[in-house]
Amino acid sequence: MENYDHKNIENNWKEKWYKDNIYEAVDFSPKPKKYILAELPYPSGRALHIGHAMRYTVPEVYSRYLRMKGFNVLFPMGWDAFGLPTEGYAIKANKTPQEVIQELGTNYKAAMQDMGYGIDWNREINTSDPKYYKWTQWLFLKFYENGLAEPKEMPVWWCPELGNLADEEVLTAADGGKVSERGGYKVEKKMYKQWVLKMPMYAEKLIQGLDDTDFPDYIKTAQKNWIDKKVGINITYNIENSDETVIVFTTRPDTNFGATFIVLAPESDIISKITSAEQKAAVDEYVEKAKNKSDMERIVETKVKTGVFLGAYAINPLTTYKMPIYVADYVLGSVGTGAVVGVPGHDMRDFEFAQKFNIPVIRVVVGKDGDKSDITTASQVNESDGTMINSAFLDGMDIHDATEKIMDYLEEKGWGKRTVTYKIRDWVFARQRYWGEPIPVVYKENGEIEAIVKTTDVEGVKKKLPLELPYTKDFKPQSDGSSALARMDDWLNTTDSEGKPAKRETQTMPTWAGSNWYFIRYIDPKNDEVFADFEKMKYWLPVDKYYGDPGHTTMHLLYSRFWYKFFYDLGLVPTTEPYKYRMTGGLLLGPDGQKMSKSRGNVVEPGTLIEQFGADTVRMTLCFIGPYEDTYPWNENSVKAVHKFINNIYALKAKVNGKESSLETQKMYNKMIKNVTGMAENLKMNTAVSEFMIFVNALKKEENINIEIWKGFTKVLAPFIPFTAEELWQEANGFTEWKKENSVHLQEWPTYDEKLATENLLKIAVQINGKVKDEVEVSLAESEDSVKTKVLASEKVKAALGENTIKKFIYVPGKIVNIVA
RNA sequence: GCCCGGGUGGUGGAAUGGCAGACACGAAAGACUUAAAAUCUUUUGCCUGCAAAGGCGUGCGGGUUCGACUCCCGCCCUGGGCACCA
Repeated sequence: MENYDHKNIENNWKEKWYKDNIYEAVDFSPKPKKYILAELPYPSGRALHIGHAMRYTVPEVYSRYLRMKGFNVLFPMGWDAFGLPTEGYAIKANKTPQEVIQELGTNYKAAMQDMGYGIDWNREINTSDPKYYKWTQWLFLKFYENGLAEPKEMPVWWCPELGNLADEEVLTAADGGKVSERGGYKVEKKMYKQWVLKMPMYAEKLIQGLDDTDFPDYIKTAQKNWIDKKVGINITYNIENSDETVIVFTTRPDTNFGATFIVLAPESDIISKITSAEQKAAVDEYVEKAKNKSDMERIVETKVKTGVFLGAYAINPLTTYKMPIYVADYVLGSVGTGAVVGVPGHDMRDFEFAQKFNIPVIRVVVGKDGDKSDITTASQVNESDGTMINSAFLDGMDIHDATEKIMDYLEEKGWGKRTVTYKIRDWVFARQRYWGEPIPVVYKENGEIEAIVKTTDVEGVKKKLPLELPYTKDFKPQSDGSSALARMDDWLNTTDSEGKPAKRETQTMPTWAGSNWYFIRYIDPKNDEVFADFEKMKYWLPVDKYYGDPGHTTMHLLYSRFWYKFFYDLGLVPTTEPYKYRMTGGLLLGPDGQKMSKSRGNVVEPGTLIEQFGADTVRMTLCFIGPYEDTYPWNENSVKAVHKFINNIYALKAKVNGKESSLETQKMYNKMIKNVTGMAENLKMNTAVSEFMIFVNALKKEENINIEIWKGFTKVLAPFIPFTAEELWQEANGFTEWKKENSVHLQEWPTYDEKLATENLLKIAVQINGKVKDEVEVSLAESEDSVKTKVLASEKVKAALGENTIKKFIYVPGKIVNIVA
């Protein structure tokens, strides 16, 4: 008998499928559409690795299932080619990013075709292609024209040898200092004028819009937490012997009668203005030290509170209390107003700080425990509920009522103003790097910024966009922090709209730029007139299911939603939200249980596995190994097991004939179709494969297999093992010549007979007081009385019951009997 | 520190209020073989027991329920994210 020859089978069908583009997504097809999106990869390694394959295979199987269910499916792919990962790879490979992308794009595409992915390659995109980034630049100019993009001083790591560096390229040395990852040079934080996008202006819309999606709750929560909306009040305090004031934001003004100090973030401008002469040296030293710490390090280190007294006092207008002012790095400049008012009785961090610096603690809230004594230990610090005391006109009120009342009072007196703050900040949208979309603006002689073209000027856009990235082999950044573009004089020097000399912007956009809107371009990837045709967008959008990295739950997802919502407000896109549903995939670890990485040497490449076992084996292994969302190690043994399993399927074809299958087999078949359908619908590909295994184990015991059952089986196998399924399907139908419409992948998903799929007679457990004592066979339609009679007739039940009387008889139809004795 | 996940046999996992461990892997024993590989058969949560049988068991401690891996409260451990990697 023939052996399963994966190489022949796969090469044969792969060629035919892609030549005839059987996975074409048809614009305006009368079939219902499904847009299934998996995040596009950013090429940064020699080849696709098995982790990528995991991310794509399961959604791809799902997209194939939907196609067979009669949907017009868009499952596109492309390359997120700009940005640091590719530039970094180019530096290491000693090539230009252009060469690298050419090479990797080809490799990745070949790898995906080897995997048999059902992709309409006519829609392939590459974010570094001028025809693509023309529109990224055009969209950027929309932000600029509407005042949502502007240059702003923002902190960045700077290295005198390497120029500006990303957080990721900076390490902490043994002495606690900061050094560059490459070369180990000293680096420091400095302010640099960079383009930002004003995302906080969309904070409210980004929160509200979540209601229009079916995102799982954990993703909605993550997005809300990232935006972090807080309702509170800005209180202005006068400073003793000074004209300066300090403004603090607080959500708990109710406790303000207990305020005993103020803490400023080290970044705060007023520090230098109000620090006393005696304290100046100590304060300067502290501020300097805090400068090179990241926000995160500052937060993590707050277990031990540090800080320095400024030698100045603010007056609490409610109590006339003289509150000493400190600088401490646990207060972050980027949060609220960069200053907090310390209420040590009712905030744990404030309490710790007060203990350390011997600041008095005043109790202003009595909690449920009724404790009214002085607060001397951390366990007495009440942060969340209770009744006011020691707070004049607030006394006796619940804290929540008191919060409203005191805010009214502070506003009336002119000491405060109700405010809503968001933690979400301006998004730094520039890199001092070569490999990105050039920002299409120029600096005029007088320093003014001018967009190179108005987005509404159709002819101008055709002429001026894309602003192409000039080619150079010398693409490393400059030591002054600017990108390689700053030394390319021919490109740098240009003219403004009046023909006067001007200089181009030398910063480029971050990788996010292209990936913020790529899902729109797949809809109309070759359009030179607009970024995508509106009618086509109306047909395809929103994306029905978006699968990707859990690390993108906040930033990428939020960023692209922000862009999209802005476009919606401009009337450029047809729906309020880009993605109807989002699901994240887990991480596939190396065989050693560690994250796959080149340095650990545990990277598994699908290429070698495909060579040895075939793509179908790799695909089905990735489906079978575990649930899509979870993280687990790669297991070489699973590949062998699945390969054996596919061999077993293939061998079954020898038993196929026209004879009727046994009733038992018919039942198993219908059950299998029913279960697999439900599982594919819910992306439970691992249990779907189990169903196949159960079915095959049963078929192995049969003498013959009815041809219609066999055809149905090859159809449900098709999304999982497309090559083998095609081979078996073509043979079962006796097709000798390839015809696109005969492909198994364009057939209808099989239906099942509910009667055969449901077992009529069931064995159900009989419990006494929750412990299983016996089993009885019942039919689904049977009445409770009849079941009860059967159960009570059982010898085992009688024995177990003994002398006890039955207090309660519970029968859950088709499930279980429980007797309470 | 804050936020979001996750903890079930030797391993990956199944079961979303109804017989915990489906389906696999691994392991052990056996068959075939000169032998090995491959293949096939059987066993396999833990403990006591020759067996029959019994007891225990889903990170830990409580609770709700006739019934809890599943729901609620409080812990412990662990993975990820925290804004210039994307």
